[in-house]
Amino acid sequence: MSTLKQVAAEAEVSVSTASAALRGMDIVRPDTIRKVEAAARRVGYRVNLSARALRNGRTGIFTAIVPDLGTAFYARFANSLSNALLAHGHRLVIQTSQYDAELELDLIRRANASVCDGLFVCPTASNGDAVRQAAGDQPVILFDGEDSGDTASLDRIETPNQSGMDAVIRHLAEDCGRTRIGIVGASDRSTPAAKGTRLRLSRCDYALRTMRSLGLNVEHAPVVSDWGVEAGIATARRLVADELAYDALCCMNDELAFGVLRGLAECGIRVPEDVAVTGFDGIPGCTYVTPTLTTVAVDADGMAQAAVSMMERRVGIGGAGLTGDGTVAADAASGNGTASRGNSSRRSRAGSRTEADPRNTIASQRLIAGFRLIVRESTAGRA
Amino acid sequence: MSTLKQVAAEAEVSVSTASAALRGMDIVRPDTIRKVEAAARRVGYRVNLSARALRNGRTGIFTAIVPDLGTAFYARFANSLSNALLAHGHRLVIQTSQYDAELELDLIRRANASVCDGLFVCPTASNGDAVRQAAGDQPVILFDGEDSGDTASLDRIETPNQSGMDAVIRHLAEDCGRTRIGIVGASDRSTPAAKGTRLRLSRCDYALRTMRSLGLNVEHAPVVSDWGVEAGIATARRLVADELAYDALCCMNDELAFGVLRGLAECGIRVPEDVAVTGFDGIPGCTYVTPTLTTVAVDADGMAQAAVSMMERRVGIGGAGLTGDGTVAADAASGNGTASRGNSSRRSRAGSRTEADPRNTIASQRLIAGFRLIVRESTAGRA
DNA sequence: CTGAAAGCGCTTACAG
DNA sequence: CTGAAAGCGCTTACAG
Repeated sequence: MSTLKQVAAEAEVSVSTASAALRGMDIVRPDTIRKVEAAARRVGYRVNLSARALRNGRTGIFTAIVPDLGTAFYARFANSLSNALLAHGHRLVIQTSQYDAELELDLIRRANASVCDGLFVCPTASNGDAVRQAAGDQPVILFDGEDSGDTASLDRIETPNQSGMDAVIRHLAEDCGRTRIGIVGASDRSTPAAKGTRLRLSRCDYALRTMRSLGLNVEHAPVVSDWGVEAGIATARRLVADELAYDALCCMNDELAFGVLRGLAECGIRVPEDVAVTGFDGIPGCTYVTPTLTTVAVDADGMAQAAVSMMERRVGIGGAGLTGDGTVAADAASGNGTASRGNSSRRSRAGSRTEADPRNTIASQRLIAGFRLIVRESTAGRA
Repeated sequence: MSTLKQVAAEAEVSVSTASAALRGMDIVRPDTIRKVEAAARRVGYRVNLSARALRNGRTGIFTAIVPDLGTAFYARFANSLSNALLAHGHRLVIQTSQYDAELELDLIRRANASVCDGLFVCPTASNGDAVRQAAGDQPVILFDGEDSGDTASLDRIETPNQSGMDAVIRHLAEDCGRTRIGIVGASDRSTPAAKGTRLRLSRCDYALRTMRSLGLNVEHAPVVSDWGVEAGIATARRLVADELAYDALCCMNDELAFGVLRGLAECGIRVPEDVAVTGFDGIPGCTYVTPTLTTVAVDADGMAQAAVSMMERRVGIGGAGLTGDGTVAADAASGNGTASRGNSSRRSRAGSRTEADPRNTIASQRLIAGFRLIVRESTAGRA
């Protein structure tokens, strides 16, 4: 790899000029910029990000921590986030916590010490405070994080649990005329660290709330061990053995619903004739299970883009310092001017975090993602 | 974040000693090590990887380029790779090429200039040469890459296409007594850059080879547009419209098979009574589609672990230089001693890649992953 | 066994 | 508008 020094020599300018020119700073004369760019191309120059990071305190690399990539929702979300960041000239390191709260906090702590400008965290069992503390001075965007006291400087994005559940329940009650709706996804408190515990409670609560507001009978929701396919299968079998007191089963996520569909099919129960089934998330499988699954399709791309905006606001980048590696980076440079100015004035030197850091003084934002209720065979029957 | 200098001051030793102590080098007296470690803990020290990378030329960060994380096989593989690297004290940046050959090469080139010690690439349409060239001096492990001329210093890992297809075809023919087997997954050459083109050709060829060896009639395989669910649905409909000349449909991957199952169900064709269906990969959906899918379950974890071994061999790390950030790193230190020695002697200074770099002189390796044929309802019927 | 010094490649005040 | 110099935090010969 060639260095900036070589580019400068090739272009017959100083290293400082070469540096400024490649980053397109407007104090450099246009023809000097062209000269330097040509030289960079000739010697095949690529900026060394380690050096830049050491100087800058910035790397353009962010870290996402998701419980698992084997779960379709998280895989798709990580995909969206990765692409959204890439479009802004940044990169994403994806790591998995395997639903282990300790591992999760450890990953966050390590990211903090590592080459990373900020964190995107889908917490499994840790609350906002614990995440905030582990993250140290790194900005964090939290997804579906449990609410807690001191959350200044913790931005949040949530899946539309309340409005989504409301839409599904209304669909089952009003469009499909179901009256005995079972909520599949509750868990007793004895398995607090199991997959999806947090979400589980929240989504179930919202579903029950809408049912009550519609005057529906709220029976005990079937308890499940986790939100996976196996748990869904087991639940369906158990319900059938109990003479299936429901005419609709509203599942807290798609995988659980897949399992329920499987389990019901094995018992010879017809969907949706005997019982309607719904999911939540909108993962690809919904279109090819039999019957196809009515679900709340969460706008993962929108979530990802919002997350990137929040992060850029907090990191305070217009992109200027992070691009300029010879390739065009129009996108990244189009950030807001204020943030960009704030950037350079904020700290004169890497590591000097003595002055108040706006990362922690900006008010925190909160956003709820959009969704679409997609009606398919599992509630509407075959076309 | 505190620096090594502060640790040294706290421990009342020099910076060099602190550095050596934290990496557990055996030239440091044991009690000095303890003293430094205690100091590091007190000031909450974490090594700055940018600085280390600048000095070392190593970051402990690797990059994986997969076509897509929305595809279950790649998501699972990325997951496995990420975990396998983590267990060795490294980290993985996952990026997606979206089946775009240009983007793919661009990502590889960028990774080369960035904070990255090596690349894991699942190529979409680029051949080994193009990947090798884009990667520059970075080590690359290629997955299911097309064979090409100059592949020195390109290690490869392949899914067990030949033995896997052989096992499926034999299962259909010998265990299930099927004689009219259709291979779903061929494509005409007119869509060369479409999803999975490369694999498609190879797997189909192997399937047909086994069929011929068994004396089966090899008819024209149904051409599909890609390897997705939609293509599978369309194929099934087309075949049924053509009076379904097959008693088995051997699909080149699971998603295609899911689509075929869907399409057949919509047409009222029974699986496996009228026609047996098989997939390839072993993604989670196989267990919950109806009927459950017989498939070749590729050992993704094994692939990932082998990939990490190959990479470590090529990068020449025993882990010593990359760990020692205060946390215990037993795993990482247990690499092979030879590589570890080669490491320090290889280059005295970062960036001085003048001497012959073993990265490019080590003979390339090739490995074929393991698999298990898992028989389910789609060929065996319900239990 | 320990310490002082050089230098990885870059960016940014600071002088011209 | 351009250049010389300092320094980000670390590791590694090299002297003691």
